[in-house]
Amino acid sequence: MLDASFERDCSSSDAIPDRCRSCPIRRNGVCRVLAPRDVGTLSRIAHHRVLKPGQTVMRYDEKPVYWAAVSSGVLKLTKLLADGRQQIVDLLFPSDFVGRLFAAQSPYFVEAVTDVELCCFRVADFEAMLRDRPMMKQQLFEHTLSKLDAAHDWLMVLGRKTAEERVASLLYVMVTRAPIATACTNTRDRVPCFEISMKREEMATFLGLTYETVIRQLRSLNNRGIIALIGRRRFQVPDLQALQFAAG
Amino acid sequence: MLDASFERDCSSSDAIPDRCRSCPIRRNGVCRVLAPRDVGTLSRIAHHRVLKPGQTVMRYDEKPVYWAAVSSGVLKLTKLLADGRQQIVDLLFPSDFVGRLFAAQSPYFVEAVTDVELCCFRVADFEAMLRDRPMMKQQLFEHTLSKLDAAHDWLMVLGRKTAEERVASLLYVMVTRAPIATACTNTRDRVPCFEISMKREEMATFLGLTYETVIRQLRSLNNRGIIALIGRRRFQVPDLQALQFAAG
DNA sequence: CGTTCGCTTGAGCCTTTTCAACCACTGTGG
DNA sequence: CCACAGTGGTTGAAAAGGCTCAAGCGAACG
Repeated sequence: MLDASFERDCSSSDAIPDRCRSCPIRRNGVCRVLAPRDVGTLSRIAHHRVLKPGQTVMRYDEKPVYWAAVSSGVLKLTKLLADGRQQIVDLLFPSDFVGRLFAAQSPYFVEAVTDVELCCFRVADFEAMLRDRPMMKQQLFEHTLSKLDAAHDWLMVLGRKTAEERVASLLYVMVTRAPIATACTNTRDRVPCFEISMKREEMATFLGLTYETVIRQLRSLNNRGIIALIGRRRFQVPDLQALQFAAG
Repeated sequence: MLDASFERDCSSSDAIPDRCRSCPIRRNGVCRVLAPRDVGTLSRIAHHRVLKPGQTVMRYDEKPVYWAAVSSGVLKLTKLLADGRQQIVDLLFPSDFVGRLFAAQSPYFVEAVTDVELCCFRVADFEAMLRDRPMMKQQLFEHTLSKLDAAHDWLMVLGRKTAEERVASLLYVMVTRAPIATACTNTRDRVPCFEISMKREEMATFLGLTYETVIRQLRSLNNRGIIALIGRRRFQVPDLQALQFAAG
């Protein structure tokens, strides 16, 4: 879990460590507002961690010991009802955070959807660090407010949109907001091609639908020409406006 | 909008102003973490404002000029789709906040559901005040994190629960979390009686249902003995456990 | 080479929505 | 004082959207 070579990178306290300089979220993470020497300090208490799809990062009701920034990949936050029904309440993309700060226990399960890289800190260390760096705290605060806005948007999706609109909404998020939806090099007619990082069942769990319905609506969007499915895990979007319109 | 007598109360900078001392959210609002002299400072830039049910506080896309703490009453945050469908994404109760800090525009409509009292500040003044008071910012940050948790909980309600469970969930929130659901003095068999502060249509807009469905599910809960409806805007809960169970 | 997992499709059912009518209460103006 | 309109609430019948269940397919993997 703790990466020794990472520690070595950070011997000088004033330079930005190599590992951080080449980090995928160097320009977007909370750490972007830090002075170089603070980046060094932060990196010295960081642990690098890699996850496989399906791997659990945090269990429900578990006391969060680690807090982490997502460097690459996608994670899901899942809630469970007593009878087994479940709902994905959020997806975490690079520069999002894992772990509920200032709380006694995690209000959801956190699991990797794809291969994931995390930049982890002990909660105690991180909270201590936050205390003296108002810029960083401000950054985190604003990020949390954006997350709240996104949750509110998703309430509209689950409360009012039809099955087809929900599926279109998710695809739209993948195409626009999410860096996982990596544009493939391989294009057909020069239209970019996007990766569906989750399985049908996970899409359904996020959309408040069954996976059969997700499949049918994907087909419908495909037949209507809004998207072009390529195999099972890829799609093209000939007209982004049309997709946005289909999303309601 | 600006209340002159409020200003007068705060002449001494070290004592807590009378108005603040008798404020309904003195013990719960963000201001509770402030030193007495800071409460004075804050109250000097505060405006007291009263709203009638249905009155709009903030429009969609409007630049938030005021930020406010809810002293009493209930407000709703509503989102709108192009074709007119709407969804209430949050309810604000006393000690909650109106207004999206650090954003160029409001991501929703804010309207009063009941009679409301607000403690308002110009956003610029308030953000300036926050800058020098880390305790207060921390307080706000934690409050925002709780709001995010609550939004995630509600995603589960809208994504996975049946109509009856949704209605039960709302009633449960009213009974437990919300101070608006004021226990009436007038009891029958010593069982406390709660006020439904919203109309059927607003309940539906919050629950992702139609108002006819809300009516039918209220009746069903009543017939099953989970709640006892009294008139149109009141209900009793003989067994809170049973209500919680009915909420899924 | 068989098994498993993820995905797909179809048929029938059920919950919730839609549409339409109606009731109860309140406030207004003649 | 009554007629009337407006608002919020209620009920029933029919329609529809999404769910459940069941079967089958194909790729990956031991």
